[in-house]
Amino acid sequence: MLPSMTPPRGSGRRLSADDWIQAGFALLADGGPNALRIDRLCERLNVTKGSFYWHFTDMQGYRSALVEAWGSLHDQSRRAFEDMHDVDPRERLAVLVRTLVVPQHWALERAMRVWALTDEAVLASVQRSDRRVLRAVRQAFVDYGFEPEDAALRSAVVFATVVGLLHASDSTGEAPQELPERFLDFMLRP
Amino acid sequence: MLPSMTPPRGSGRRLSADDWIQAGFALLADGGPNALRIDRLCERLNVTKGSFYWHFTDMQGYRSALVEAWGSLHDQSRRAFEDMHDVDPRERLAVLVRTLVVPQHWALERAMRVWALTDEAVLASVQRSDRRVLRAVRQAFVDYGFEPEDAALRSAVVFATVVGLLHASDSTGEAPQELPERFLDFMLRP
DNA sequence: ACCTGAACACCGTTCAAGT
DNA sequence: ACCTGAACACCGTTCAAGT
Repeated sequence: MLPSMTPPRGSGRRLSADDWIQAGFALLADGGPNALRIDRLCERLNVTKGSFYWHFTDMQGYRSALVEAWGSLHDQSRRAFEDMHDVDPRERLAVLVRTLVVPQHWALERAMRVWALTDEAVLASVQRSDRRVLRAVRQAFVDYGFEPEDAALRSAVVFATVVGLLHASDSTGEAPQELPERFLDFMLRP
Repeated sequence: MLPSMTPPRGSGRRLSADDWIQAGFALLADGGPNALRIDRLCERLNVTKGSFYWHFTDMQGYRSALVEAWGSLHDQSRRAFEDMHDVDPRERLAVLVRTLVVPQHWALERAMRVWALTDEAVLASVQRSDRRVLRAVRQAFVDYGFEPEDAALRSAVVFATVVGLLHASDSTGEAPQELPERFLDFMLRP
């Protein structure tokens, strides 16, 4: 047998720093900030602790890397939305809401907000992301034809609703399929 | 030799729950909330961990007991001040300020305020104490002859100054002896 | 009633040694 | 370059056994 040409295989591959980051997101998502332990990361990645300390100097360094990676992720989706000014505003809003409401991300978002309660850097990152999303939502309302003040109000409601959903929903989260659309119809009423 | 009649001796005596509480205050004072560890308590009291678990069910229970004890301490001094309405208001203020400014208590007060940042129960206790002190200070100003609004302003300034001192001072704290008196003179100007 | 002593689980960190 | 394996320090918790 020849050595496989596909490098990124779950077992048997060497790890990159990003693999540790992704594992961290997973742990955060289903255990909250307190689940962020080196042991559990190693378990998930099938390596020993020594590996962790080759990629990161210590736990604090790893946490910083995680927070920065999360920030970059959100910057990415912000750019995606900013590249949509040509798209129909209603469709743009639908994409925004659908993105925010994906259950897959819920748990991580919630964990970051809990973490923000005790970590300044996390708080700053979350707030930065929130401001950007809010701005994009407001712009969509403006482009839809609402007056600036009206747009500000409606975007605030949409944003607060989504964040509220984040915390209210039990994690089992069978999200009603058509609810986003009905919600948007309501928010776009003249 | 006959067995000594004085029971409360530092070495060789059995411990009460209050001994653990006092040791906790000491640790808090010179190490902050993170210094509150069972090991260090045992070191201080010359016992092993098993002893701790005889007096308290677990760390959380101990913390609750500590917070409650701290609250009682402050309730005590509040009562002391409330029993002073017959005393000259200026003297009353002097006592208040002198009590709050005793370097011996500074470190503990600071630790409690840091702890309050991450513990609801601690926060509640600190705020409860603050309200009571503030009320006593205001009453003294009123009794001194100031109008209610003026008294409210002056008491707020006095209180804020003291709390500010708590955090600003380096812990070495060679507190200027006569400063409280001069401060009071200033605050009692018509 | 109060405490010792030993053990365990958990977690972060280090480091010589392997490939 | 990347990882193992073993060790260490720290900390909370349990419990049989002692006085």
